[in-house]
Amino acid sequence: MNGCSDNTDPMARTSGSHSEITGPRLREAAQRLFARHGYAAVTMRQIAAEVGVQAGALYNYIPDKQGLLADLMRAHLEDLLAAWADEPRGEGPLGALEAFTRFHIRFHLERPDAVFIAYMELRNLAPENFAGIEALRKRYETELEDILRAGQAAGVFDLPDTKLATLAVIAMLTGVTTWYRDAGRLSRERVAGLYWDMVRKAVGA
Amino acid sequence: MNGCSDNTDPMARTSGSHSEITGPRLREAAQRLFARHGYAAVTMRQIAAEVGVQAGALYNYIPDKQGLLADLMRAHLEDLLAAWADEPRGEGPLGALEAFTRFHIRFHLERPDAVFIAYMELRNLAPENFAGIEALRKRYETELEDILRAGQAAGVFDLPDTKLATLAVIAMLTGVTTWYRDAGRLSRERVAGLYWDMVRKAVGA
DNA sequence: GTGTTATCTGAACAGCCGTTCATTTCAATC
DNA sequence: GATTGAAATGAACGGCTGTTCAGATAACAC
Repeated sequence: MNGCSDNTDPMARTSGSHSEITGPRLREAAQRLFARHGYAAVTMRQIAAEVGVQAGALYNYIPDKQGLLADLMRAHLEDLLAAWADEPRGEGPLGALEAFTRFHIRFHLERPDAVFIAYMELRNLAPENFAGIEALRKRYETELEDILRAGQAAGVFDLPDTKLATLAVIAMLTGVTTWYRDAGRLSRERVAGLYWDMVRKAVGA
Repeated sequence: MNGCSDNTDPMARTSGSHSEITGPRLREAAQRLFARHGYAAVTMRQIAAEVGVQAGALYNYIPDKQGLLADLMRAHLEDLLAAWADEPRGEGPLGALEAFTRFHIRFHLERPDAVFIAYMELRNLAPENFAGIEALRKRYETELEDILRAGQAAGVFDLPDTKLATLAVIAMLTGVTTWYRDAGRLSRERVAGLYWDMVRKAVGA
């Protein structure tokens, strides 16, 4: 993760003082600032100030600003896919859809900054980075589409257009990150329940 | 550099009474570029090049870059509210909801750039501009909320949480702009119909 | 102690940023 | 033809941009 070449000597990593802490802190600061102000509006010096180093030091951990953005987005989407792969499914398409709904809301509410970046900064990715990131996003989308298609085939759902339903449901669920606040009147569990109620009805189950 | 081959010619290539055309062209170019690359990533010189003038000339029409963004967003939201005010409603809450759904999709698909900006660049608004823009956005949101509340009161809808349903429906509908392409397999009418089908079911009607 | 090595500083680089303004251009009016 | 004035130019402004790099610093091994 630290961008160094092959780590041939496991003991060599203990030489510096802050190397193990600066890398993660850089990523955290960048994620927070990118989400808050947008990739293009954030300067390397702002990130460095947040980390507590000079701007030049950041380049011990990242190739460049663009690479930093791509890394953040890729890491987020890989986390997402891995977490969903580990998530227990319910029974049948209906159970799977409920699992997906509750998982999606929980996962996204836990990382609002990463979600924001992944959805808003696609246009700031260089073409060579965009392709890979977009493929990951598509893979996640397909997870839901497969559930809906299976439910449609099993006669559990009523969907005139499975593909459109996939996009509609994901947009609805992801929208939660734009308004949900921890201090609000609804708990995350309650929100997930309310969304599941709407999703279930929307797919005709 | 004006791009002309003859750089010894001191005379400007274009000039004269273009004032009535340059203003709108500036706004169109800015809208397209802001939507494509993001407000912070677009330079005044890029906009000027698109319009066909030098950067300095833009300031005959706008106070500054920030004012340009605020103007674009305010104009779009006022258009949105005015268009919805003129839109014929169907009968009762169900008819109103269908009218809103179809209107929202049609209106948003007709101006993808303006929509993109209005909902992605809120964070780039200076505080004094943000308040007014956010109020307009809220007013539109309330239009849907009122419909849902009326339908809930009339027993036509089944909504455990009207406020959340409002946000969920708007997110779902607005999401159409992220994937719809005119060259795709579905017409706008068909898409609106499919979304209406899901919305109707989601609200329990 | 010496030497090694990862880490960070601080200055520099070339270039772009939004914005201003004196000047130039030219259609419209007298 | 002369005058006017809106509209555009082109250069300039101070400041900020991402990135590089020689040199300082400090923790480790010996």
